[in-house]
Amino acid sequence: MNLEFLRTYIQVVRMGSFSEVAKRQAISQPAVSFQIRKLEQDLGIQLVDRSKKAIAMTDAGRRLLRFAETIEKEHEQLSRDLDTLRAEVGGDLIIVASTIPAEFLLPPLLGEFKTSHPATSAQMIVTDSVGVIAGVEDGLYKIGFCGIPVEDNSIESFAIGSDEIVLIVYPDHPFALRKEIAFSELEGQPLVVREQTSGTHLSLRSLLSESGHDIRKITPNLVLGTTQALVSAVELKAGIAFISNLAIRKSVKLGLVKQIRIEGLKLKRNFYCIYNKERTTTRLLQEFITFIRSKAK
Amino acid sequence: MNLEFLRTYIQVVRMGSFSEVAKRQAISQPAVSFQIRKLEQDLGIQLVDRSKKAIAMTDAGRRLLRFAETIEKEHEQLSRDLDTLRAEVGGDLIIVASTIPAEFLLPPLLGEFKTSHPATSAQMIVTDSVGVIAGVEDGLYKIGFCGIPVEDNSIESFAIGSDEIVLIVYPDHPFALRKEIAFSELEGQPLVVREQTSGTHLSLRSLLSESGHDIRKITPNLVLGTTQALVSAVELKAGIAFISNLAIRKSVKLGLVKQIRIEGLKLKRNFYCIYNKERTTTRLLQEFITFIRSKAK
DNA sequence: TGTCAATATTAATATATTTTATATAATCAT
DNA sequence: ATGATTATATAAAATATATTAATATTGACA
Repeated sequence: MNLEFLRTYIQVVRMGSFSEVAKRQAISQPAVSFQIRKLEQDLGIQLVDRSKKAIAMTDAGRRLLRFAETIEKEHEQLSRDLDTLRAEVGGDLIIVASTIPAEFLLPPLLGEFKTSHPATSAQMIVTDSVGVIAGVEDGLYKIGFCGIPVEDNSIESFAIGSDEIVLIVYPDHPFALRKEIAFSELEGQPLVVREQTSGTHLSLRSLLSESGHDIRKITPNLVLGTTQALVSAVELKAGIAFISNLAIRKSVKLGLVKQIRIEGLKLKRNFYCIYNKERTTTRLLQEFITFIRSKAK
Repeated sequence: MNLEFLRTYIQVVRMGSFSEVAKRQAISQPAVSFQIRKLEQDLGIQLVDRSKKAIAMTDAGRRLLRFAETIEKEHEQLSRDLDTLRAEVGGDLIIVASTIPAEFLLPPLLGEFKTSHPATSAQMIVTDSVGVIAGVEDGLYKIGFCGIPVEDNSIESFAIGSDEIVLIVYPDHPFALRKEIAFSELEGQPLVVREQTSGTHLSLRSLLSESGHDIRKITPNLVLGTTQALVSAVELKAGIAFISNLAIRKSVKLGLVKQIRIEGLKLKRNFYCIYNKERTTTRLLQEFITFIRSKAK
C-alpha cells in the first residue's frame, strides 16, 4: 500500500470529487480512479459508493479515513523531525521542552547560561512531554525537559523544578472569596480548557471523568490552544480554568485572577531534565548539563 | 512511500541483516537493498550505517523505526476492523464494549435478552472505551458500551450504570483496619497496576503523577494484563491496587480483599450505551436498544 | 593478504502506474 | 421523459518503478 494513495483517498472524501482531486494533484482523473480502486482491491472491500452523484464513504471507507488521517499526521511529524536531524548544527545548543518548562523554567536559565557563554546560540523546540521523551530517545534532540519521569535506562534524568495545577477564577466569581472548595462544587461551572491533545488537559479530563463528574456539565465549548490564552479567558471572565501556578503568578499579583484550592487535591508535578548519557555529547552540551544540574539543587 | 518497504525496514533493523530479511520475505537481496535505499532517498537522509559489519541505525533510522512501528500497529488494527465489516452478518447482534461493561454489566443483560429472543445469537467484542466510540462512529459496530460520554451528534447515548474505582488491599495489610486513608499515604506502597494501554491505568497514572506523587515510588514492576489478574494479585498479597468496585464484590464478600476509601476522592464513573441513530438499524438491534434502555432506568 | 560473508551495482525483465482517448452513467434543465 | 452536462469507468499504450540474476565491491577476520 502506498502513502500517496492514502493522501489521494483523504482528498477524495474531503472534496467529494475524483476529478477535482486529479486537478489539485496535477494527475489525470483515471489515475485517481485507479488509486482508489487499488486501495479497494488491496483491502478487499469497497470504500466509496459511486452510485450517486455525490460520492459517499462506506463504513469501511470511514474506517480507512481514520487510518489514513492517523498516518498522515504521523508522517508530517516524521518529516519535521527528520528536518531537525538534517539541520543539526555542531556548535549550537538545541533543546526540546514541554510547554511549562519552555515558558517558565528555562528562559531564566537559558539567559544566565548565555551570559556566561556569549558565543553560543540556543534553539528551543516546544512540544508535549511524550514528544520530548521520544525525541531524546531517538537522538533527535540531545537534551530535553518534560513533566513525566523517564524509566528508560539509557536516559539520564534529574528533577529541575515543579509546579502545581490550580483552579483560577476571576475576582467577582462566587468562589473568589473562598480559599478552598469541594471538588463537587465544580459541576455546572463554565470551565475553560486546553485542546484535547494537551497533556495537561488529558489528565485533567480523565481526572474529572474518573471522579464521576460528567465532563459535559463542566466543559463549555471554549477550548483554547495555549496556556496564556487560558489565562486571558479567565481574566476576561469567560470562565474558570485549571492551570499551572507558574503561568498565573503575574495575574494573581495584579488581582486579575484568584487561585482557589480544591479540598483534598494537590496536583503537584515535577519537571525533569533528560538526556542520553550514551550518546556522544558535545563539550557545549556537557557544560549546559552541568550548569542546569547546579541550578536544580 | 510504500508500506511494504516500511515493513522490510523494520525487519532489517530487527534482524540486523539485509540477506536474512530477503530470505524471510522471499525476495532477492538486491530488492532489500533497493527498498532501504529508496526510503533513504524519499526521506533524504541516511537510515542505516553500513560501514561496519553489523548494520546500525542512525538517529534518523531510529526515528523512522518509531514511525514504521506505529504505522504497522495501525495497519494491523485496520485489517482486523475491516474483517469485522466484511463478515457482517444480518441477523446477529454484534456489540462492542470496554472491559468493565463487558465483564460485569452486560452478561446479565445479554442473558435476559437471549431468554426473550431465543433464536438470536450475540457476539461481544472487547476493547477500550476509545476504541468502542471510534468503532460505533465508523459503523464498524452498531452498538457499543463504554466508560466515556460521547459528544458526537450522530451518536445517541444514555447511561446504563456506574462503578467506582477503589483501593483494595489484602486483609492483613496495615491499611485494612481503616476505612479511609489520605492520598499521600500511598507513597511507598507496592501498587499493582494494569498495563499502560488500559484506559483505567492511564487515568490513574496521570492522576497520581499530576497529584505530585512520583509514580515510580508507588509503582512496582508488577504490571498485569486484566482486571481479574489484578484482583488475584492483591488476594495473594503481591500488592494493593486501584480497581473497579464491580470487579471485587465476590472477593470482598469472601474477605479476601478489603476496600479502602481515599479521603476526598470519589472516583465514580458512568457507563454508556451508544449507537448511531442515523444508520439503518435492524429490527433485532432496535429491540435490543429498547430492552437495554428499559433496564437502565 | 586471502578468504568469507555481506551489501552494492548493473543491466535485463517484470510489475505497477499514469496517460490519452473514449465509453458509460448520473444529474439537471427543459 | 429527453438531451445536455458533468462525472467516473475502461482500454490500450507509454512511462515509471521494482525485482531479479549476475557480478563487483567491501569489511571482518584468520
